[in-house]
Amino acid sequence: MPHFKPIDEQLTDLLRGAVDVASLDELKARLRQCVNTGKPLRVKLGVDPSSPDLHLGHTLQMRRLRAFQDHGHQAVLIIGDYTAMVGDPSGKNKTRPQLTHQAVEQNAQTYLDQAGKVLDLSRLEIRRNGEWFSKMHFMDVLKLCARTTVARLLERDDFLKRYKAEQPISLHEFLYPLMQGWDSVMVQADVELGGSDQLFNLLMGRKLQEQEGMHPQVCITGPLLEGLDGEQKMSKSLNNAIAINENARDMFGKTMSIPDSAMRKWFTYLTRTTLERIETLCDPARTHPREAKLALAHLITRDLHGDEAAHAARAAFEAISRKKLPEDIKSAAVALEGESVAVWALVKQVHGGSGAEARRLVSQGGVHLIEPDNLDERTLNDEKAQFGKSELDGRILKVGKRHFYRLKLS
RNA sequence: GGGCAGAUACCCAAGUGGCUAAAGGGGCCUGACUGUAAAUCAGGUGGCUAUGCCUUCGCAGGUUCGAAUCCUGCUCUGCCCA
Repeated sequence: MPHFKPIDEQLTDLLRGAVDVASLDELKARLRQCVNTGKPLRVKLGVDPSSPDLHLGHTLQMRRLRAFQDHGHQAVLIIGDYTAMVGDPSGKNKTRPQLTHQAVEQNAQTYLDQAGKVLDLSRLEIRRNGEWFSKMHFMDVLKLCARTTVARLLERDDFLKRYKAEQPISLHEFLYPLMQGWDSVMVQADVELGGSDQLFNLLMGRKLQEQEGMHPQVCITGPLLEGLDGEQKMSKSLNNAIAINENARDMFGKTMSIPDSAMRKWFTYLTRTTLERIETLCDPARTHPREAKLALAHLITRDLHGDEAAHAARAAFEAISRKKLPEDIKSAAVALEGESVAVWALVKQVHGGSGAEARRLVSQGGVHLIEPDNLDERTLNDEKAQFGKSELDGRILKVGKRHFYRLKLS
């Protein structure tokens, strides 16, 4: 029989950073029951595999799910393959391409790889909601639709906003909360986790479960993580995200770029540092902000890439900010057009992008050639200047502040 | 089914016959500065075999010496009426 820790001890971990619990009393009652009966809670978290990458924002709820796992509860991860395959046209005027089954499966697989960095896969129940949705008949769908009203769906803030702004709302988006709620019925969730923007969907699960004569799930919403700008929520489309798959160096560097004001939240949501310690770290009188942020970047990178990679990332970061060379510079093969190559063509070849982009970089003084032995650096600002093998081979091309290439002439 | 409004570059948004590769803002890139890839300031931001050429203003045609701008048809979106 599993052994559960005292309720208060569990709650500290389970509710860290939580925004809202519906309701706390119910959660306590359920946990009490666990302690008494030895039966773990079924805790559900759903993700839609609509793009191949998860980012740190997604890990907030996953971390909470992990906390439940660590306290002996049963985590249930729902892969929303069916929803993703239907295609979510929530963008304003662009219809998202409908994902093929194959694409969804591929995404789902990458999600599991990524989720494994936060969750304990060996104790995770993984379900795809196509399991039940693919078997529903139209009549079942109608019955499901009859469970709620348009007025009620329109209560939702984001729907109402879009409606008032004369933005399109597709019918299936209306169905979305019902689908998510139905997942809860199908997996018999005791608890569902989600971002605070998901509250409505989570509550729908409660309602449907009640209608099915089940004990309604407890809903725990977590905060939305701000992105690198420290203001808007982290999102790939806002370009302020750190992907879970991001390499260690970029992960570290990007974390260093968040505004100081965002540090406290990042510490709270993305690390296990105790709250007292966070106070010390985030008080500029007691800790230099740079040191605190280095610690934060290290913890985040370590969680996802391991200790060694995190140290290397830090070294690389400090090298760049001290204008030294990073440790691991990728080699780039260069093909000459005859005896020599023009600077702009070299940049295009090595760094990528269009020719015009390469010319721009050069003319703006963003391209440098570095002598690896003595770190002599010279700026190449004549895009047409020609360079031959002897001048390039083995040297390092620096493009912008943080792209380095070791040139290899053949 | 009918009426009205709209579709402009990564996003928002100006432009209603030539001076428009297309204002402005955001984003992004580069530079200076800095504890940081933050903040601030400055510049840049369709492509190319490059003093010129090609492509882009929902799609397809048409008028014109010349169209994002005018005309026709179509597609999509919002609102209203039935």
